[in-house]
Amino acid sequence: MTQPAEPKTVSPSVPDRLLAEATRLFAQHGFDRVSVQELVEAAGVTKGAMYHYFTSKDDLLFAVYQRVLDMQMSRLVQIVEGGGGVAERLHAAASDVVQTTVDNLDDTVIFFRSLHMLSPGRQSEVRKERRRYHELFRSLIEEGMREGVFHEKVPADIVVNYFFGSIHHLGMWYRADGELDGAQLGGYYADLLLASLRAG
Amino acid sequence: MTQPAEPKTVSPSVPDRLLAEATRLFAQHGFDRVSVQELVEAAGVTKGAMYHYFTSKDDLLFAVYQRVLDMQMSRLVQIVEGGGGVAERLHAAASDVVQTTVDNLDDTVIFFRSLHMLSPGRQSEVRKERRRYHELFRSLIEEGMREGVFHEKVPADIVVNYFFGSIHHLGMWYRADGELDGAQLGGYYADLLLASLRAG
Amino acid sequence: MTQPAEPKTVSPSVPDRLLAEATRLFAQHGFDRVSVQELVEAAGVTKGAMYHYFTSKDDLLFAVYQRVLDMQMSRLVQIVEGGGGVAERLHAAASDVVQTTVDNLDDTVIFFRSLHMLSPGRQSEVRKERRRYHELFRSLIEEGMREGVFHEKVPADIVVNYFFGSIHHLGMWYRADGELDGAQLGGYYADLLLASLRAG
Amino acid sequence: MTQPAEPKTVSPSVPDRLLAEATRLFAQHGFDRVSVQELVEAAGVTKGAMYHYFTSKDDLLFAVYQRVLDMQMSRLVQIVEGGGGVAERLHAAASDVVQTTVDNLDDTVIFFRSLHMLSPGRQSEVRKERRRYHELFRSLIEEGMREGVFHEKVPADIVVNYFFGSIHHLGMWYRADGELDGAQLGGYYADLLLASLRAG
DNA sequence: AATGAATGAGATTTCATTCAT
DNA sequence: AATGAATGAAATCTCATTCAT
Repeated sequence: MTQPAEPKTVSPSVPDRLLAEATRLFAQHGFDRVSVQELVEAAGVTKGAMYHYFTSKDDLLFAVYQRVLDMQMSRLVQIVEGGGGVAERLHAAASDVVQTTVDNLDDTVIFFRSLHMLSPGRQSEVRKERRRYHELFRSLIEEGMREGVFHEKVPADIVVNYFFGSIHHLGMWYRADGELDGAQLGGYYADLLLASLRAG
Repeated sequence: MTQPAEPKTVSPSVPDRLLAEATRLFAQHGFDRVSVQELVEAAGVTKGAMYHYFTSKDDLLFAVYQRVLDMQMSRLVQIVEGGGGVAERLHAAASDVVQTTVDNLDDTVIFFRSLHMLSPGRQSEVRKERRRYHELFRSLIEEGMREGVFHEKVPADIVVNYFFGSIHHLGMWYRADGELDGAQLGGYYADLLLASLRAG
Repeated sequence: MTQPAEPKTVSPSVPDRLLAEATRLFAQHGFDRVSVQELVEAAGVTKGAMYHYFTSKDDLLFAVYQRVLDMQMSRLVQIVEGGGGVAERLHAAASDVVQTTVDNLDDTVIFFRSLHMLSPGRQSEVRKERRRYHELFRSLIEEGMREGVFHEKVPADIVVNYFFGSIHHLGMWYRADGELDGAQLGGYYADLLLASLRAG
Repeated sequence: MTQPAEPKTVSPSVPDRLLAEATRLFAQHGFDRVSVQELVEAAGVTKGAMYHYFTSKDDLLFAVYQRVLDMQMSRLVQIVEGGGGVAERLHAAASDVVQTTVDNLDDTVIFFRSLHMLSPGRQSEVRKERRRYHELFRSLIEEGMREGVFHEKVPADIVVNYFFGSIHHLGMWYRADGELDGAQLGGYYADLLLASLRAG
């Protein structure tokens, strides 16, 4: 009658199933083109169940954003605070963001394509968190500039936007089944970034 | 009775008004969030008139794409075929695409955010034309690689995707009323691109 | 400059082309499913031209009805007033109506399927003319009854409805490219009618 | 609190109400002339409710067809498999189909007038079922022919089409408030059919 | 005689959400 | 925790007809 406190194997919970299908469908067809009906059918739950866990369709989209933001931020913090020279850490950070982006391409596609579909309040939340992320990345570049490792011909925030544009764009052309794996691509992108910054 | 041969000022034609409002509204709220009703009201025409000129809402979106594609392509062709060293021409091309992008930011926002909302057949058309554009840009980079002006550590097509990601992203942060004008920004972006390619 | 009074060959006139295409399209898709746009395109004329010759779409449908009514009536009159015994003339009339029906199957399909789509006033006109047609046919049967050639177990007007139901139905199953030609079928139908009426 | 196990009267369910009103309105004005708006107002339900139970307007029409097809088929099977001579059973079948047709005149009117408005796939389904029905009827005639009770001057399938044309046509002239009731009319029609088939 | 741009009403369908159970 | 019937507003698109030329 009672359930074991820690079942060894369970099929994913209702909210998890919804989140997974939402990510897949929103990336594939776009937030506005996915109806709640389709979504719950894909997740194998009922509408009522969905509205039990999420207050709205918008809420589901926001949940996807939170998952991405959390993951990216925690990884970047780890790298920035890790050891090594600034060029080395910037290279690692750039390479890592490429790798995690291609590993979670659906999330990225949603991230940039659907931000304007969140409610204004939640858009602000996401932008604020995103800004913190960019600032952390920028601080790394500024550190290199101060140390004279990087030139200062181009303002650091422009470099950051320049680089993250490239990242953002990955969802539009990178295919996991191609000949290029995430690590290689991360290497190339990090090399391009470092090359464009190197002093001299 | 007779019309002046060259009227100095005319109110824009119905399709032109529709195209202008569509561009503005699609960029601002997203294709799916703009209703035909809103659109025709903004353009000051009736729904019937709209459907007289455009077979569907999708058709309007496609018309926006065609306008952007034509403009970008013709400018690039002019630069590529112009005179000067390869580095010089690449710098000019990169700088120009930044400038025209920020001058037509609405179109750019639509371009990348709404491509998946076009009918599949039209998506193909747009992608094909876009590919031709990228290939022309890439041919310039390859020319520089063959001449030894650019290093070959990173494949040319990856460089192209890297750079156009940055362009694509402009719509997400650049504001015309900021302190940075298009020419300056074009200079920065072109410098970053050239720096990341320079041999040695 | 002037046109010859009797040109040897001309492409059909605008109203004729419209009438021909209307008949074909109304039979194929149903009056309500054929738009004026489709119709004028199929006829190779413009909308304005159509409205020059026909006051409305309904008017076109009515023109189709008039053509059918006129043809059927004139043929029946000729047969009824022709010579021969009553059984012979009824057989000829029955056989002929089958033949002309399968020769003009589109018209028949329209006749029975779209009558309720005519304006009420025109419906009355058609029904009145149709009634005259049925009455003429019935008079032939009644003549045979009076002469004792046909039995009177079933009222003549019921026989008429019975028979014309069969005619009406031809459009739902008869195919011109089948193995049965109109004359054969007319023979069968006339035989069935006569058999069901024969006295004794 | 508890519901009676067998409530004596309940207001018909939403889909039942819709089906009843659809039958009435489609017969009266034609499928294409009845808007969903009119329909749901007549049934006293909302549009949303209608689309909850029926996937389209077409679906409603199909539901009408299914009801008619089921009823006709089950009655015919019962008669064909019943006892008695073949002439007797054919007379009973013919008479019964007249009776049930005039008892459900709306359905019949819809049946023949609107078949071409169903989606192609559903038209096929209906035609297939209708063919099965005709074949059963034909098998009775063929049985009589083999036994020598009926002549073979006219092929059995033509007789079937001939007779069902008459049935089909009932909706165009029979009025329930006239002086002729369904049983009488059924008698007449069955007599005419048998007379036209009788050997000798 | 003929054009074709323009109208405006109305068509079917979709959808996020609510709520009694 | 979960159901699924029901809502009602809004969506895109169609269409017969008119009218200035």
